[in-house]
Amino acid sequence: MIRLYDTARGEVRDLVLRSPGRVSMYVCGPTVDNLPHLGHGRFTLVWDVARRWFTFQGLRVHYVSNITDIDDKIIARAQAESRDEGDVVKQYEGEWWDAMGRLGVAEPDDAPHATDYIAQMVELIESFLERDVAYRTSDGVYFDVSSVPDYGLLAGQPLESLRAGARVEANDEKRSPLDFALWKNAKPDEPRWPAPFGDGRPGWHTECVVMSLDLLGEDFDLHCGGFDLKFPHHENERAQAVAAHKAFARHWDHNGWVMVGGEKMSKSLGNFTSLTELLEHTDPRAYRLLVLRSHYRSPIEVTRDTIADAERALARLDALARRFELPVLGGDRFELASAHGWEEESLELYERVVSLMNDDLNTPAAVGELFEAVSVANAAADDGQKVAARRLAQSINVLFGAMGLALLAGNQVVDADSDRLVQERDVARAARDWSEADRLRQALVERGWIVEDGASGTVIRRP
RNA sequence: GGCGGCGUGGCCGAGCGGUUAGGCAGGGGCCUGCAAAGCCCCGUACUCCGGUUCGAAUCCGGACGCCGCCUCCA
Repeated sequence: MIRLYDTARGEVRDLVLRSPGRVSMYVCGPTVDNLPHLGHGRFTLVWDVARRWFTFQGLRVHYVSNITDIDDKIIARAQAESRDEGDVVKQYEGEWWDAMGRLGVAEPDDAPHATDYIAQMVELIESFLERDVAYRTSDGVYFDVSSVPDYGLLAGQPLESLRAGARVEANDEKRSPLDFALWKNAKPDEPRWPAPFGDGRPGWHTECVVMSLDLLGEDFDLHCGGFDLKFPHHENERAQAVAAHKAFARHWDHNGWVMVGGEKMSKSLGNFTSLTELLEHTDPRAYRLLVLRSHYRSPIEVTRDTIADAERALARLDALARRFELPVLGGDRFELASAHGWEEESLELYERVVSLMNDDLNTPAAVGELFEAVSVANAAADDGQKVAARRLAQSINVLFGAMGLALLAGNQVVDADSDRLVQERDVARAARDWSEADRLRQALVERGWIVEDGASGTVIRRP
Protein backbone atom coordinates (compact mmCIF):
# COMPACT_ATOMS: atom_id res chain seq x y z
CA MET A 1 0.00 0.00 0.00
CA ILE A 2 1.26 3.42 -0.95
CA ARG A 3 0.80 6.20 1.54
CA LEU A 4 0.86 9.81 0.49
CA TYR A 5 0.29 13.18 2.08
CA ASP A 6 -3.10 14.68 1.30
CA THR A 7 -3.25 18.45 1.48
CA ALA A 8 -7.02 18.41 1.86
CA ARG A 9 -6.72 16.44 5.09
CA GLY A 10 -3.34 17.64 6.21
CA GLU A 11 -2.04 14.15 6.84
CA VAL A 12 -0.36 11.19 5.24
CA ARG A 13 -2.91 8.57 4.29
CA ASP A 14 -3.38 5.53 2.11
CA LEU A 15 -3.61 6.28 -1.57
CA VAL A 16 -7.12 5.04 -2.26
CA LEU A 17 -7.53 4.69 -5.98
CA ARG A 18 -10.66 5.08 -8.07
CA SER A 19 -9.95 1.84 -9.78
CA PRO A 20 -7.46 -0.61 -8.32
CA GLY A 21 -4.14 -0.80 -10.12
CA ARG A 22 -4.55 2.48 -11.96
CA VAL A 23 -3.49 5.97 -10.98
CA SER A 24 -4.86 9.03 -12.68
CA MET A 25 -2.81 12.09 -11.88
CA TYR A 26 -2.95 15.71 -12.92
CA VAL A 27 0.01 17.99 -12.40
CA CYS A 28 -0.45 21.71 -12.92
CA GLY A 29 1.98 22.73 -15.61
CA PRO A 30 3.65 25.97 -16.62
CA THR A 31 2.48 29.19 -18.14
CA VAL A 32 4.75 29.56 -21.13
CA ASP A 33 5.57 33.23 -20.91
CA ASN A 34 9.24 32.93 -20.01
CA LEU A 35 12.12 30.50 -19.66
CA PRO A 36 11.45 27.72 -17.16
CA HIS A 37 12.99 28.45 -13.77
CA LEU A 38 14.40 26.22 -11.06
CA GLY A 39 11.02 25.85 -9.38
CA HIS A 40 9.59 24.38 -12.55
CA GLY A 41 12.48 21.96 -12.58
CA ARG A 42 11.74 20.85 -9.05
CA PHE A 43 8.03 20.21 -9.45
CA THR A 44 8.47 18.34 -12.69
CA LEU A 45 11.21 16.21 -11.14
CA VAL A 46 9.20 15.51 -7.98
CA TRP A 47 6.12 14.33 -9.85
CA ASP A 48 8.14 12.55 -12.48
CA VAL A 49 9.70 10.53 -9.66
CA ALA A 50 6.26 9.83 -8.17
CA ARG A 51 4.96 8.72 -11.54
CA ARG A 52 7.92 6.44 -12.13
CA TRP A 53 7.68 5.00 -8.65
CA PHE A 54 3.97 4.21 -9.00
CA THR A 55 4.73 2.53 -12.31
CA PHE A 56 7.61 0.61 -10.73
CA GLN A 57 5.19 -0.67 -8.11
CA GLY A 58 2.97 -2.10 -10.80
CA LEU A 59 0.39 0.64 -11.11
CA ARG A 60 -0.73 1.88 -14.51
CA VAL A 61 -0.36 5.64 -14.45
CA HIS A 62 -2.26 8.13 -16.55
CA TYR A 63 -0.23 11.31 -16.21
CA VAL A 64 -1.66 14.60 -17.41
CA SER A 65 0.12 17.94 -17.22
CA ASN A 66 -1.11 21.06 -18.94
CA ILE A 67 0.42 23.97 -20.77
CA THR A 68 -1.17 27.34 -20.05
CA ASP A 69 -0.91 29.11 -23.35
CA ILE A 70 -3.19 32.08 -22.73
CA ASP A 71 -2.58 34.38 -19.80
CA ASP A 72 -2.04 38.02 -18.87
CA LYS A 73 1.71 37.60 -18.73
CA ILE A 74 1.85 36.09 -22.19
CA ILE A 75 -0.12 39.03 -23.53
CA ALA A 76 2.10 41.47 -21.65
CA ARG A 77 5.24 39.98 -23.12
CA ALA A 78 3.82 39.88 -26.62
CA GLN A 79 2.83 43.53 -26.42
CA ALA A 80 6.11 44.59 -24.85
CA GLU A 81 8.05 42.85 -27.58
CA SER A 82 5.61 43.70 -30.37
CA ARG A 83 5.06 40.06 -31.15
CA ASP A 84 2.15 37.79 -31.66
CA GLU A 85 1.00 35.86 -28.55
CA GLY A 86 1.24 32.64 -30.51
CA ASP A 87 4.85 33.40 -31.28
CA VAL A 88 5.67 33.88 -27.59
CA VAL A 89 3.92 30.64 -26.70
CA LYS A 90 5.69 28.72 -29.43
CA GLN A 91 9.10 29.93 -28.30
CA TYR A 92 8.69 29.25 -24.58
CA GLU A 93 6.83 26.01 -24.95
CA GLY A 94 9.76 24.88 -27.09
CA GLU A 95 12.16 25.91 -24.34
CA TRP A 96 9.99 24.06 -21.85
CA TRP A 97 10.05 20.72 -23.60
CA ASP A 98 13.71 21.11 -24.34
CA ALA A 99 14.47 21.59 -20.63
CA MET A 100 12.22 18.67 -19.69
CA GLY A 101 14.04 16.46 -22.12
CA ARG A 102 17.39 17.35 -20.65
CA LEU A 103 16.14 16.80 -17.11
CA GLY A 104 14.98 13.35 -18.07
CA VAL A 105 11.39 14.19 -17.17
CA ALA A 106 9.20 11.82 -19.13
CA GLU A 107 6.58 13.32 -21.39
CA PRO A 108 3.06 13.37 -19.97
CA ASP A 109 0.56 10.96 -21.46
CA ASP A 110 -1.50 14.05 -22.22
CA ALA A 111 -0.33 17.66 -22.28
CA PRO A 112 -3.49 19.69 -22.92
CA HIS A 113 -3.38 23.34 -23.92
CA ALA A 114 -5.83 25.81 -22.43
CA THR A 115 -6.72 27.29 -25.80
CA ASP A 116 -7.92 23.88 -27.01
CA TYR A 117 -10.55 23.89 -24.28
CA ILE A 118 -12.11 27.33 -24.65
CA ALA A 119 -15.48 26.00 -25.78
CA GLN A 120 -15.79 23.71 -22.78
CA MET A 121 -14.75 26.49 -20.44
CA VAL A 122 -17.35 28.82 -21.93
CA GLU A 123 -19.96 26.13 -21.46
CA LEU A 124 -19.02 25.67 -17.81
CA ILE A 125 -19.04 29.41 -17.12
CA GLU A 126 -22.46 29.71 -18.74
CA SER A 127 -23.82 27.02 -16.49
CA PHE A 128 -22.45 28.90 -13.48
CA LEU A 129 -24.16 32.09 -14.62
CA GLU A 130 -27.43 30.26 -15.11
CA ARG A 131 -27.29 28.87 -11.61
CA ASP A 132 -26.15 32.16 -10.15
CA VAL A 133 -22.88 30.89 -8.69
CA ALA A 134 -21.15 33.34 -11.01
CA TYR A 135 -21.94 36.94 -11.91
CA ARG A 136 -20.95 39.49 -14.50
CA THR A 137 -19.10 42.71 -13.92
CA SER A 138 -17.93 45.35 -16.34
CA ASP A 139 -14.64 43.51 -16.91
CA GLY A 140 -15.69 39.88 -16.96
CA VAL A 141 -17.35 37.04 -15.11
CA TYR A 142 -16.58 36.16 -11.51
CA PHE A 143 -17.17 33.09 -9.41
CA ASP A 144 -19.03 33.63 -6.17
CA VAL A 145 -16.99 31.71 -3.59
CA SER A 146 -19.75 31.96 -0.99
CA SER A 147 -21.70 29.46 -3.07
CA VAL A 148 -19.30 26.72 -1.99
CA PRO A 149 -19.94 25.76 1.64
CA ASP A 150 -16.53 24.32 2.39
CA TYR A 151 -14.55 26.90 0.49
CA GLY A 152 -11.12 27.08 2.17
CA LEU A 153 -10.63 23.33 2.52
CA LEU A 154 -7.21 23.33 0.89
CA ALA A 155 -6.21 26.62 2.45
CA GLY A 156 -7.05 25.07 5.82
CA GLN A 157 -9.10 28.06 6.77
CA PRO A 158 -12.77 28.96 6.62
CA LEU A 159 -13.99 31.56 4.17
CA GLU A 160 -14.41 34.21 6.85
CA SER A 161 -10.85 34.02 8.02
CA LEU A 162 -9.53 34.06 4.48
CA ARG A 163 -11.62 37.11 3.76
CA ALA A 164 -10.31 38.87 6.86
CA GLY A 165 -6.77 38.60 5.58
CA ALA A 166 -7.51 39.57 2.01
CA ARG A 167 -5.85 42.70 0.78
CA VAL A 168 -7.72 45.72 -0.24
CA GLU A 169 -9.42 45.06 -3.53
CA ALA A 170 -9.34 47.59 -6.31
CA ASN A 171 -12.31 46.06 -8.05
CA ASP A 172 -15.36 47.10 -6.05
CA GLU A 173 -17.74 45.31 -8.38
CA LYS A 174 -16.73 42.02 -6.83
CA ARG A 175 -19.04 40.74 -4.14
CA SER A 176 -16.12 39.39 -2.18
CA PRO A 177 -12.40 40.02 -2.58
CA LEU A 178 -11.99 36.25 -2.80
CA ASP A 179 -14.21 35.93 -5.85
CA PHE A 180 -12.07 35.11 -8.85
CA ALA A 181 -12.25 35.76 -12.57
CA LEU A 182 -13.70 32.98 -14.69
CA TRP A 183 -13.58 35.11 -17.79
CA LYS A 184 -11.85 38.35 -18.68
CA ASN A 185 -13.40 40.61 -21.28
CA ALA A 186 -10.95 41.46 -24.04
CA LYS A 187 -9.57 44.95 -24.20
CA PRO A 188 -8.70 46.32 -27.63
CA ASP A 189 -5.70 44.51 -29.14
CA GLU A 190 -6.05 41.56 -26.82
CA PRO A 191 -6.66 38.04 -28.04
CA ARG A 192 -10.30 37.02 -27.77
CA TRP A 193 -12.65 34.10 -28.09
CA PRO A 194 -16.36 34.50 -28.60
CA ALA A 195 -18.71 33.91 -25.68
CA PRO A 196 -22.34 34.72 -24.96
CA PHE A 197 -21.23 36.83 -22.01
CA GLY A 198 -18.74 38.85 -24.05
CA ASP A 199 -15.65 38.14 -26.13
CA GLY A 200 -12.56 37.57 -24.10
CA ARG A 201 -10.36 34.90 -22.55
CA PRO A 202 -10.66 32.46 -19.68
CA GLY A 203 -9.28 33.07 -16.21
CA TRP A 204 -6.53 30.78 -15.10
CA HIS A 205 -8.45 28.71 -12.59
CA THR A 206 -10.97 27.33 -15.04
CA GLU A 207 -8.75 25.52 -17.50
CA CYS A 208 -7.46 22.87 -15.10
CA VAL A 209 -10.93 21.85 -13.95
CA VAL A 210 -12.14 21.37 -17.48
CA MET A 211 -9.04 19.63 -18.78
CA SER A 212 -8.50 17.31 -15.83
CA LEU A 213 -12.12 16.16 -15.86
CA ASP A 214 -12.10 15.73 -19.62
CA LEU A 215 -8.93 13.66 -19.75
CA LEU A 216 -9.05 11.81 -16.45
CA GLY A 217 -12.75 11.79 -15.73
CA GLU A 218 -14.61 12.51 -12.52
CA ASP A 219 -13.22 11.39 -9.22
CA PHE A 220 -9.67 11.09 -10.53
CA ASP A 221 -6.96 10.11 -8.10
CA LEU A 222 -4.32 12.72 -7.58
CA HIS A 223 -3.97 16.42 -8.23
CA CYS A 224 -0.50 17.87 -7.70
CA GLY A 225 1.46 21.05 -7.99
CA GLY A 226 3.69 23.44 -6.10
CA PHE A 227 2.76 24.58 -2.57
CA ASP A 228 1.87 28.00 -3.83
CA LEU A 229 -0.90 26.54 -5.97
CA LYS A 230 -2.76 25.25 -2.93
CA PHE A 231 -4.42 28.55 -2.54
CA PRO A 232 -5.97 30.13 -4.42
CA HIS A 233 -5.46 28.13 -7.61
CA HIS A 234 -6.38 24.65 -6.45
CA GLU A 235 -8.95 25.93 -4.00
CA ASN A 236 -10.65 27.67 -6.88
CA GLU A 237 -10.46 24.67 -9.14
CA ARG A 238 -12.09 22.60 -6.46
CA ALA A 239 -14.74 25.25 -5.85
CA GLN A 240 -15.73 25.11 -9.51
CA ALA A 241 -15.91 21.34 -9.49
CA VAL A 242 -18.11 21.45 -6.40
CA ALA A 243 -20.34 24.05 -8.01
CA ALA A 244 -20.56 21.91 -11.14
CA HIS A 245 -21.53 18.90 -9.00
CA LYS A 246 -18.54 16.93 -10.22
CA ALA A 247 -16.48 14.64 -8.06
CA PHE A 248 -12.97 16.01 -8.29
CA ALA A 249 -9.54 14.92 -7.06
CA ARG A 250 -9.49 12.20 -4.41
CA HIS A 251 -6.07 13.29 -3.19
CA TRP A 252 -4.19 16.56 -3.32
CA ASP A 253 -0.47 16.87 -2.89
CA HIS A 254 1.93 19.77 -3.11
CA ASN A 255 5.69 19.98 -3.39
CA GLY A 256 7.90 22.43 -1.53
CA TRP A 257 9.47 25.29 -3.35
CA VAL A 258 12.92 26.31 -4.34
CA MET A 259 14.56 28.82 -2.05
CA VAL A 260 17.27 31.30 -2.85
CA GLY A 261 19.24 32.72 0.05
CA GLY A 262 16.49 31.70 2.47
CA GLU A 263 13.68 33.22 0.44
CA LYS A 264 11.19 31.63 -1.86
CA MET A 265 12.12 31.88 -5.49
CA SER A 266 9.29 33.48 -7.35
CA LYS A 267 8.40 35.53 -10.33
CA SER A 268 7.17 38.39 -8.19
CA LEU A 269 10.41 38.62 -6.23
CA GLY A 270 12.35 38.47 -9.46
CA ASN A 271 14.98 36.24 -7.88
CA PHE A 272 14.56 33.26 -10.12
CA THR A 273 17.29 31.48 -11.99
CA SER A 274 16.35 29.92 -15.24
CA LEU A 275 16.43 26.18 -15.46
CA THR A 276 17.73 26.54 -18.98
CA GLU A 277 20.78 28.35 -17.64
CA LEU A 278 21.44 25.77 -14.93
CA LEU A 279 21.30 22.95 -17.43
CA GLU A 280 23.83 24.65 -19.64
CA HIS A 281 26.64 24.16 -17.15
CA THR A 282 25.44 21.28 -14.96
CA ASP A 283 24.79 17.60 -15.37
CA PRO A 284 20.98 17.53 -15.23
CA ARG A 285 21.20 14.39 -13.13
CA ALA A 286 22.77 16.45 -10.36
CA TYR A 287 19.56 18.46 -10.04
CA ARG A 288 17.52 15.27 -9.96
CA LEU A 289 19.76 13.84 -7.24
CA LEU A 290 19.54 17.09 -5.27
CA VAL A 291 15.75 16.89 -5.48
CA LEU A 292 15.78 13.22 -4.46
CA ARG A 293 17.97 13.96 -1.47
CA SER A 294 15.40 16.18 0.19
CA HIS A 295 11.80 15.36 0.94
CA TYR A 296 9.43 16.59 -1.74
CA ARG A 297 7.42 18.71 0.69
CA SER A 298 10.47 20.49 2.12
CA PRO A 299 11.95 23.62 0.67
CA ILE A 300 15.33 23.24 -1.02
CA GLU A 301 18.16 25.63 -1.63
CA VAL A 302 19.49 25.30 -5.14
CA THR A 303 22.89 26.94 -5.18
CA ARG A 304 26.27 26.24 -6.74
CA ASP A 305 27.23 24.59 -3.45
CA THR A 306 24.26 22.24 -3.19
CA ILE A 307 24.52 21.40 -6.89
CA ALA A 308 28.26 20.78 -6.61
CA ASP A 309 27.63 18.53 -3.62
CA ALA A 310 25.16 16.51 -5.66
CA GLU A 311 27.62 16.30 -8.57
CA ARG A 312 30.29 14.81 -6.31
CA ALA A 313 27.82 12.31 -4.90
CA LEU A 314 26.81 11.43 -8.44
CA ALA A 315 30.43 10.71 -9.30
CA ARG A 316 30.40 7.97 -6.68
CA LEU A 317 27.39 6.38 -8.35
CA ASP A 318 28.93 6.66 -11.79
CA ALA A 319 32.07 4.99 -10.46
CA LEU A 320 29.88 2.07 -9.40
CA ALA A 321 28.38 1.92 -12.88
CA ARG A 322 31.89 1.88 -14.33
CA ARG A 323 33.13 -0.81 -11.99
CA PHE A 324 30.20 -3.14 -12.68
CA GLU A 325 29.55 -2.02 -16.25
CA LEU A 326 25.93 -1.31 -15.45
CA PRO A 327 23.40 -0.66 -18.22
CA VAL A 328 21.95 2.82 -18.56
CA LEU A 329 18.42 3.06 -17.13
CA GLY A 330 16.03 5.98 -16.57
CA GLY A 331 15.14 8.35 -19.38
CA ASP A 332 12.23 7.17 -21.49
CA ARG A 333 12.42 3.75 -19.96
CA PHE A 334 10.20 3.06 -16.95
CA GLU A 335 11.34 0.32 -14.61
CA LEU A 336 9.03 -2.34 -13.27
CA ALA A 337 9.97 -4.01 -10.01
CA SER A 338 8.37 -7.22 -11.19
CA ALA A 339 10.71 -7.36 -14.18
CA HIS A 340 13.77 -7.84 -12.01
CA GLY A 341 14.96 -10.65 -9.82
CA TRP A 342 15.33 -9.76 -6.15
CA GLU A 343 17.34 -12.21 -4.12
CA GLU A 344 19.09 -12.20 -0.78
CA GLU A 345 20.91 -8.93 -0.18
CA SER A 346 19.21 -7.26 -3.13
CA LEU A 347 15.80 -8.33 -1.84
CA GLU A 348 16.58 -6.82 1.54
CA LEU A 349 17.61 -3.59 -0.12
CA TYR A 350 14.52 -3.61 -2.30
CA GLU A 351 12.22 -4.09 0.66
CA ARG A 352 13.84 -1.30 2.64
CA VAL A 353 13.61 1.10 -0.28
CA VAL A 354 10.02 0.13 -1.04
CA SER A 355 8.89 0.68 2.52
CA LEU A 356 10.51 4.12 2.56
CA MET A 357 9.23 5.15 -0.85
CA ASN A 358 5.73 3.90 -0.20
CA ASP A 359 5.64 5.99 2.95
CA ASP A 360 5.01 9.37 1.37
CA LEU A 361 7.90 9.11 -1.08
CA ASN A 362 10.74 9.30 1.41
CA THR A 363 13.37 9.66 -1.30
CA PRO A 364 16.11 11.05 1.00
CA ALA A 365 16.01 8.01 3.25
CA ALA A 366 15.76 5.70 0.25
CA VAL A 367 18.77 7.35 -1.35
CA GLY A 368 20.59 6.92 1.96
CA GLU A 369 19.90 3.19 1.82
CA LEU A 370 21.15 3.04 -1.74
CA PHE A 371 24.40 4.83 -0.92
CA GLU A 372 24.90 2.49 1.98
CA ALA A 373 24.40 -0.38 -0.46
CA VAL A 374 27.02 1.13 -2.77
CA SER A 375 29.59 0.74 -0.01
CA VAL A 376 28.47 -2.81 0.65
CA ALA A 377 28.68 -3.71 -3.05
CA ASN A 378 32.15 -2.22 -3.40
CA ALA A 379 33.37 -3.91 -0.25
CA ALA A 380 32.00 -7.24 -1.43
CA ALA A 381 33.74 -6.82 -4.75
CA ASP A 382 37.01 -5.91 -3.01
CA ASP A 383 36.55 -9.06 -0.99
CA GLY A 384 36.15 -11.19 -4.10
CA GLN A 385 32.45 -11.89 -3.65
CA LYS A 386 31.74 -11.28 -7.31
CA VAL A 387 28.21 -12.64 -7.54
CA ALA A 388 26.83 -10.91 -4.48
CA ALA A 389 28.54 -7.65 -5.40
CA ARG A 390 27.18 -7.69 -8.92
CA ARG A 391 23.68 -8.58 -7.79
CA LEU A 392 23.66 -5.66 -5.38
CA ALA A 393 25.12 -3.23 -7.89
CA GLN A 394 22.49 -4.16 -10.45
CA SER A 395 19.74 -3.67 -7.89
CA ILE A 396 21.08 -0.26 -6.96
CA ASN A 397 21.03 0.65 -10.63
CA VAL A 398 17.45 -0.51 -11.07
CA LEU A 399 16.25 1.31 -7.96
CA PHE A 400 17.86 4.56 -9.02
CA GLY A 401 16.45 3.93 -12.47
CA ALA A 402 13.01 3.62 -10.88
CA MET A 403 13.48 7.18 -9.64
CA GLY A 404 14.59 8.29 -13.07
CA LEU A 405 18.24 8.67 -12.13
CA ALA A 406 20.54 7.14 -14.72
CA LEU A 407 23.93 5.87 -13.56
CA LEU A 408 26.46 6.40 -16.32
CA ALA A 409 29.54 4.27 -16.71
CA GLY A 410 30.96 6.77 -19.13
CA ASN A 411 30.66 5.37 -22.61
CA GLN A 412 32.66 8.34 -23.67
CA VAL A 413 34.07 8.70 -27.11
CA VAL A 414 37.84 8.34 -26.99
CA ASP A 415 39.73 9.94 -29.83
CA ALA A 416 42.37 7.91 -31.70
CA ASP A 417 45.35 9.79 -30.28
CA SER A 418 44.19 9.35 -26.70
CA ASP A 419 43.50 5.71 -27.32
CA ARG A 420 47.03 5.29 -28.67
CA LEU A 421 48.42 6.90 -25.47
CA VAL A 422 46.38 4.50 -23.37
CA GLN A 423 47.77 1.52 -25.23
CA GLU A 424 51.33 2.82 -24.98
CA ARG A 425 50.83 3.28 -21.28
CA ASP A 426 49.70 -0.31 -20.86
CA VAL A 427 52.85 -1.43 -22.64
CA ALA A 428 55.04 0.80 -20.46
CA ARG A 429 53.37 -0.43 -17.29
CA ALA A 430 53.74 -4.04 -18.33
CA ALA A 431 57.43 -3.32 -18.81
CA ARG A 432 57.48 -1.59 -15.41
CA ASP A 433 58.77 1.53 -17.08
CA TRP A 434 57.25 3.88 -14.53
CA SER A 435 58.75 7.11 -15.81
CA GLU A 436 57.32 6.46 -19.26
CA ALA A 437 53.98 5.45 -17.72
CA ASP A 438 53.89 8.67 -15.70
CA ARG A 439 54.77 10.70 -18.79
CA LEU A 440 51.93 9.12 -20.74
CA ARG A 441 49.50 9.70 -17.87
CA GLN A 442 50.51 13.34 -17.81
CA ALA A 443 49.89 13.55 -21.55
CA LEU A 444 46.40 12.14 -21.05
CA VAL A 445 45.67 14.46 -18.14
CA GLU A 446 46.66 17.39 -20.32
CA ARG A 447 44.10 16.19 -22.81
CA GLY A 448 41.49 16.49 -20.06
CA TRP A 449 41.20 12.87 -19.00
CA ILE A 450 41.15 11.26 -15.58
CA VAL A 451 43.35 8.18 -15.69
CA GLU A 452 42.57 5.04 -13.74
CA ASP A 453 44.59 1.85 -13.72
CA GLY A 454 42.25 -1.07 -13.32
CA ALA A 455 42.74 -4.80 -13.39
CA SER A 456 42.26 -4.81 -17.15
CA GLY A 457 44.59 -1.92 -17.86
CA THR A 458 44.38 1.84 -18.14
CA VAL A 459 40.93 3.37 -18.35
CA ILE A 460 40.33 7.03 -19.04
CA ARG A 461 37.28 9.15 -18.43
CA ARG A 462 36.24 12.76 -18.42
CA PRO A 463 35.96 14.54 -15.05
C1' G B 1 -4.60 39.62 12.38
C1' G B 2 -5.77 34.26 10.64
C1' C B 3 -3.54 29.63 8.97
C1' G B 4 0.69 26.43 8.09
C1' G B 5 5.83 24.80 8.09
C1' C B 6 10.76 24.80 9.97
C1' G B 7 15.24 25.21 13.58
C1' U B 8 19.91 18.15 13.61
C1' G B 9 27.51 17.69 13.70
C1' G B 10 31.74 22.38 8.70
C1' C B 11 27.69 21.93 4.69
C1' C B 12 23.35 19.07 2.67
C1' G B 13 19.85 15.88 4.94
C1' A B 14 16.78 11.33 7.25
C1' G B 15 14.59 10.56 11.99
C1' C B 16 8.21 10.05 14.63
C1' G B 17 10.62 7.23 22.73
C1' G B 18 15.91 3.30 23.43
C1' U B 19 19.55 1.84 16.62
C1' U B 20 26.40 4.39 14.18
C1' A B 21 20.92 7.16 9.01
C1' G B 22 23.24 8.57 4.44
C1' G B 23 26.07 11.99 1.27
C1' C B 24 29.74 15.95 0.63
C1' A B 25 33.93 18.22 2.83
C1' G B 26 38.07 17.19 6.59
C1' G B 27 41.72 13.82 9.39
C1' G B 28 44.18 8.86 9.86
C1' G B 29 45.10 4.02 7.69
C1' C B 30 44.85 -0.09 3.82
C1' C B 31 45.31 -1.08 -1.38
C1' U B 32 48.46 1.00 -5.65
C1' G B 33 55.22 1.38 -8.70
C1' C B 34 53.02 6.45 -7.81
C1' A B 35 48.03 7.89 -8.57
C1' A B 36 42.73 7.37 -9.41
C1' A B 37 38.75 4.42 -7.88
C1' G B 38 37.59 1.46 -3.69
C1' C B 39 37.68 -0.27 1.50
C1' C B 40 38.36 0.57 6.99
C1' C B 41 38.53 4.03 11.17
C1' C B 42 37.57 9.15 13.30
C1' G B 43 34.52 14.15 14.23
C1' U B 44 29.85 12.08 18.52
C1' A B 45 24.95 16.75 16.46
C1' C B 46 19.98 17.80 17.63
C1' U B 47 17.86 26.66 19.06
C1' C B 48 16.81 27.64 24.40
C1' C B 49 13.99 26.81 29.14
C1' G B 50 10.72 23.80 31.87
C1' G B 51 7.85 19.09 32.14
C1' U B 52 6.30 13.71 31.23
C1' U B 53 9.35 9.08 31.24
C1' C B 54 13.75 4.13 33.68
C1' G B 55 15.10 6.66 29.06
C1' A B 56 13.52 12.41 24.42
C1' A B 57 16.38 15.13 18.61
C1' U B 58 11.78 12.43 18.90
C1' C B 59 5.88 13.55 23.47
C1' C B 60 3.72 18.14 26.34
C1' G B 61 4.12 23.55 27.74
C1' G B 62 6.68 28.07 27.04
C1' A B 63 10.47 31.33 24.75
C1' C B 64 13.50 32.89 20.69
C1' G B 65 14.64 32.74 15.53
C1' C B 66 13.51 31.72 10.31
C1' C B 67 10.16 30.79 6.15
C1' G B 68 5.54 30.62 3.65
C1' C B 69 0.12 31.27 2.38
C1' C B 70 -4.15 34.72 2.98
C1' U B 71 -2.44 38.88 -4.40
C1' C B 72 0.12 36.67 -10.04
C1' C B 73 3.47 32.56 -8.94
C1' A B 74 5.56 25.54 -9.60
